[in-house]
Amino acid sequence: MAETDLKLTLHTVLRAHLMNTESTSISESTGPASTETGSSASAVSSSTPAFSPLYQQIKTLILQSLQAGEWKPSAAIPSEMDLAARFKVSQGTVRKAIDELAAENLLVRRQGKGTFVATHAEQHVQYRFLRLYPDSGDLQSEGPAQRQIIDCKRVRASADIAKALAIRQGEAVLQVRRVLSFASTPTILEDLWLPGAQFKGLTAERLRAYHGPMYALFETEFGVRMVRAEEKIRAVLPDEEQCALLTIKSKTALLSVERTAFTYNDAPMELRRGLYRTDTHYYRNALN
Amino acid sequence: MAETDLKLTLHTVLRAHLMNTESTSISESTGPASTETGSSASAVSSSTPAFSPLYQQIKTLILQSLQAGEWKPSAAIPSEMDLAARFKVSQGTVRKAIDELAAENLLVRRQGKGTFVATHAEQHVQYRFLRLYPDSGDLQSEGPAQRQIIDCKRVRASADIAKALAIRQGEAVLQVRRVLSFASTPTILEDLWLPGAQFKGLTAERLRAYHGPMYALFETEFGVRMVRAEEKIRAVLPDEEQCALLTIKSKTALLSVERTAFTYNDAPMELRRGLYRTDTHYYRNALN
DNA sequence: CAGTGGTCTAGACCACCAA
DNA sequence: TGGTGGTCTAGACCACTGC
Repeated sequence: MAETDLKLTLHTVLRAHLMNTESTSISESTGPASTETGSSASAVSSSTPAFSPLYQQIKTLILQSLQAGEWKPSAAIPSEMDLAARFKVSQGTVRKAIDELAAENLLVRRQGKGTFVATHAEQHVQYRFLRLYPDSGDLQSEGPAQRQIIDCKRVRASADIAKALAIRQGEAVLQVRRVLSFASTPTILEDLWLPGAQFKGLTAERLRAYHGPMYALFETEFGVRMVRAEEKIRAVLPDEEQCALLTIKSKTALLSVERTAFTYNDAPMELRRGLYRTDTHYYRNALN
Repeated sequence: MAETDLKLTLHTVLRAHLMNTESTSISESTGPASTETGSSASAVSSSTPAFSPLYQQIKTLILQSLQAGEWKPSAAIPSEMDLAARFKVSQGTVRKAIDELAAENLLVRRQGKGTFVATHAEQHVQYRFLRLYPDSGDLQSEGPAQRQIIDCKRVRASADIAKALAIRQGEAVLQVRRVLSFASTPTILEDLWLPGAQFKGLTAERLRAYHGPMYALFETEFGVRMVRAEEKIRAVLPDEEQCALLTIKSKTALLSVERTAFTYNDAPMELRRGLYRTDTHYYRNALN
């Protein structure tokens, strides 16, 4: 009898992901979900093109809750046991889903305390996406970076900016220019573009007033969380204006770093073009 | 009775990793390892400084077998069940150990076939450590890279080379210079240094004769497997000799990529200094 | 002390592959 | 058909945190 129950449960669960249904099939359903309808289980059992494991579906559901803002950055999400009960799966399955989200830096596990929504603020590694390190000494020996906002204006998206941000050409974007200095030496000159729709009301004053990483400001003030980024790196020679802003002579080669940052669902939300001095610093990359 | 057995087994196992003993404690031991000695289990149970989970110990054991060459590159390692029996742990514990090794690209899992030792050869991604991509089109549209060995000689390690390779200054190293061309355009100029002890008998002729990634040659001919690498990237202006080898004019800024590649145990085994053209290609990096 | 994540086990069943 | 890795479950116990 107990064995029959077990098999029935397994069958029900497996059917849920064999059919690859949307969230309704496993989320928030009340009761142990018995046979329901005499659907074509036999037809499904042979050759299912898109097979999605249960834990992947759980991962998607958690992702949706994150995106919907159900749990705010730096807040704790429900415990594994709670989520298991909510999704009607075992703790181990929730665990595997959270494992992957933690590996992608979307969640942070803290033993004995809980699982928390990752954030760009209060992260002991201040600049999560910055790969520039000083030639000598630690990162901290230079002290905190000095930020200087040069400009922040509303412009129309050019063709390449629009393409990178997945918007239409001519749509409003915010363009920011700033200089980052380490140990009082101007080291990074950055131009960045943000889609106007999501960043209404962003001004140079607000940028100057905020003390902390810009991505943290995006989270707290605009509810936009950058999840991952891609960079294209080149070596270039600066023009005169760029030289002046970085107080260098024109013969110095600079690193050109073009970064596209993405929120959930791989939606691009920022294009950033940086020029890095690499005579006193270097760009570090780990290959695995 | 059965319950008592279970607890005894758990206790024995847990003691093994609480005491953090070397491999003898869990590997290859015959029989279910009963109480043995009345060791200070109670003293251990409170405040253990270095606690290492069982699966981490299994991981270390597998790593040692890999390093010792028990399983050759591209060969299959024993199945999870076999390893579980060998190490006297459950399949799930072996599984977690292999999961981490696969995440580090040391092993490759293939469902239905087995788990295999990763290799730089026959990997569908040819250049595992190369992050340079053409501006337009795919990576394959340019066809295979043309390799031109300029030089291969035996020299004494300078101070910086010795430091990077963790050897003494003045020890013998092999110095190789080569040019990589894509679509018949010289794109990468590389100088690389290898510790002489591990690469006896490497000559320009052998390098020219081998068709495939250099790291694959290191594996098959010298038994040296590069496991990970670190790169320091800068923008530089080339000197005249470098310009000539890359057939560019001297005003072109180039990407300087200094790579240190490591074998097992984080032992550095190669220092490579590359100059990349970035007017037709770009260096891609993913930030997570 | 209770609650959280972390480890370990045992067993069942599935998807994939090769012979 | 048998063997491999992949998924899922249930339950036990451990380590860590904070009240």
